[in-house]
Amino acid sequence: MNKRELSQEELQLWYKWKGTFNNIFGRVIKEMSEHTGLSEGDYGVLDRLDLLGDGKLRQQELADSMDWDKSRLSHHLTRMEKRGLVTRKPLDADRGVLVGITDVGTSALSDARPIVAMAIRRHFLDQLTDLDIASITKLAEKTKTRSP
Amino acid sequence: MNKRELSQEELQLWYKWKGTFNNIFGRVIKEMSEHTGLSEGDYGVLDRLDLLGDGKLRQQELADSMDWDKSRLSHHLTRMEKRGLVTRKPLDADRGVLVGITDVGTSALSDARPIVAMAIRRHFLDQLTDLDIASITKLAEKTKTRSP
DNA sequence: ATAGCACGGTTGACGTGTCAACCACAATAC
DNA sequence: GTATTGTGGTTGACACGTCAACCGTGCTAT
Repeated sequence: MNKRELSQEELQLWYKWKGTFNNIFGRVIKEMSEHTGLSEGDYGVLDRLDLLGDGKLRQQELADSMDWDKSRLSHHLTRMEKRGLVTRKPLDADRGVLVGITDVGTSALSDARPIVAMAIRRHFLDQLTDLDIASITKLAEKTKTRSP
Repeated sequence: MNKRELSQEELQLWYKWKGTFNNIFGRVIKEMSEHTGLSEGDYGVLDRLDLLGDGKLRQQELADSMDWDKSRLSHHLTRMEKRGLVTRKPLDADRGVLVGITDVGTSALSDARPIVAMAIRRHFLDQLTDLDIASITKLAEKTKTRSP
């Protein structure tokens, strides 16, 4: 069998996997954004500010914790700042920037937490067997990003 | 246990699952786009034109087969047309549009096929055990989009 | 007839992502 | 001194996705 070609079954598996992810992930995100007006990125930012930094983090740490590059985060924070979810304050120590969560951000996050939790439970966790869980865990281990 | 909250393990599972998908999927797409200049969307369009329509399909059929809405496809075709990958021809029968693959598109597709196949094999299929395959298959069945 | 609707598509606005170029400043190299 | 490099971040351009509004045209109901 030619290694350069995929069988019908192999290709179908790839499409099924993509489709499943997009379905589940899309449902969770849609549920959150419809109920809270937050996007996935917004939630990630607010969540880390709250949990990791007790409300404030320097931009680079935030980017690292989200596995985002600095440009992506910079653009995203610009939009979030405009909506009053976060603030940016220059740190004259070393040209860094301290990102802080606002009251608006805090309250949006509180609203979002239970909704996200329930969405993940309904659309994802409730669909999984113990076998699926084992599979996901091992696959994640096997395909982790190699730290440079 | 409060159903509105997720345990650490549950949350970790969600993140692992997202991370695994993004890693594998990102690797496959990056490999294709670096070698051929095609995006995932480009490949999908060309692939379906070739396989389903022998080089031409009306826009709505194309959109349906990709599970894209008409707006998304319209925008994407505009970009692909500009690059000479496809053509659009009005069907005066019913205001439909016939999308056709060009020589440039055909040759780009031929280049991409083996690369995509090998990338899917290396980054995805080769990582799976029989157990993973069973899990993926069943989960796909369970979470399929409801048709209407 | 005409009002309403469905179909097939386009368009504009805007959020999101990526890439490469840039900027200011500090530390180090020569 | 003057390069070079590194750090921390911004910016602009452009691809991609989604949403809502719109445009012709034909079909149907009244």
